[in-house]
Amino acid sequence: MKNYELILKEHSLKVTPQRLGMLSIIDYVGHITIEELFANIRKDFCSISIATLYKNINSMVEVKILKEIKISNSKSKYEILKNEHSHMVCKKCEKLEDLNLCLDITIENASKKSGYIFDENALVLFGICPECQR
Amino acid sequence: MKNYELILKEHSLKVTPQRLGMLSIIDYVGHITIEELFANIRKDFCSISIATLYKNINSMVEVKILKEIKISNSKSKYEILKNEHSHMVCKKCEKLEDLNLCLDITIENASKKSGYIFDENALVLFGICPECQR
DNA sequence: TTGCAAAACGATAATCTTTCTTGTTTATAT
DNA sequence: ATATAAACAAGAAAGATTATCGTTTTGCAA
Ligand SMILES: [Mn+2]
Ligand SMILES: [Mn+2]
Ligand SMILES: [Zn+2]
Ligand SMILES: [Zn+2]
Repeated sequence: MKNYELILKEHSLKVTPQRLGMLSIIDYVGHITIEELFANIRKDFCSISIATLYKNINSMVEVKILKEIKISNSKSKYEILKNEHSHMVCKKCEKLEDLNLCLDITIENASKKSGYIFDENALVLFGICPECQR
Repeated sequence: MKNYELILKEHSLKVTPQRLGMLSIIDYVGHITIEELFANIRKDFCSISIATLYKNINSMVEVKILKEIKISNSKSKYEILKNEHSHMVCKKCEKLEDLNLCLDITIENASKKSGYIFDENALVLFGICPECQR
C-alpha cells in the first residue's frame, strides 16, 4: 500500500488530509479500533472531530477501501481491504494477526451441504500465540 | 433443549420467570437480537425492564448458557450455547442458519502455519440461500 | 488562475445502546 | 416461616454513533 490519494480517487472520494492521515495510520498498524484511531490521528490533526472520523470510516467501508472485523468479546477493528484472509486472536496478549488459509474445500463442502452459494466469509480463530505459550 | 430450570441451577443462576421466558424464546427461534428478544418477551412480561434483559443476557453469556454471534453489517445475535458450529447468512433474505462443518484440518493447518494453539473459532459464511437463488 | 458547486469539515445536538443506581420484590436455603 | 442474597423495575448516567448546520476545502471548468 502506498498511494492513498489514488485509492480515494478510484473510489470517487475526495482527497482530504484527514482521510490520508487515517489511511496512513490504519495501513501502518494493520488493524485498529475506532478509539485507537481517534487517539492516534489527534496527534497529527489535533482538531479532527470524532464525527468526521466516523463518517470517513463509514464511507470508506461502504466503497470497500476499509473492512470491519467483528471479534467476539472485543471491539471491532478496521483494516485496509486486501485479498480475503482470516484472523487469529491471542486470548492472552489480545493481539490480532492475519492468517492466510485456503478455505476452498471447506466452503465447497458447506455449499454442497446447504445449497447456499457463498461469496464471502469471516473466520476468526482464538487461542494462544507462540510468544504467550512460553 | 427443555429444562431451562435445571440449566440455570447448574450454572448457579437463580431461576426467575424472566430468565425462563428469555431462554424459552431464544431456544424456540434459534438466534435472536437483543431488540427482537425485548419485543418478544414483552408480550409475556409486559413490565420487564430492558436493563434486566441486558443483565440476564450478560450473566448467561458469562456462565456460557448463551453465546453471542457477531455478524458483519448487522447486529449481534444470541443463541443457546451448544456444540461448536458455524453459521451462514443469506445476503438477500438476511436469515442466519446453523452449519455443521468439520474444521479440524483447517485449524490444524492454521496451527502449523502460525504456531498458535487454537481452542475456539467463529466462522460465518455469506451468500445466497437456496430459496433466494430461484 | 479564478470562481462555483458539491463534498467534507468541526462543533455540537440528538439518538441509540448499554450500564449503573436505588429502592422493592423474589428465590432459595435454613 | 425467616433470613439473606440475588434479581427486579424504573430511571439516571455513560458510551457509542449519527444527524444538523454553518464554515471551509476540494475538484473541476471557465
Ligand atoms: Mn487482516
Ligand atoms: Mn447457531
Ligand atoms: Zn499472545
Ligand atoms: Zn435467502
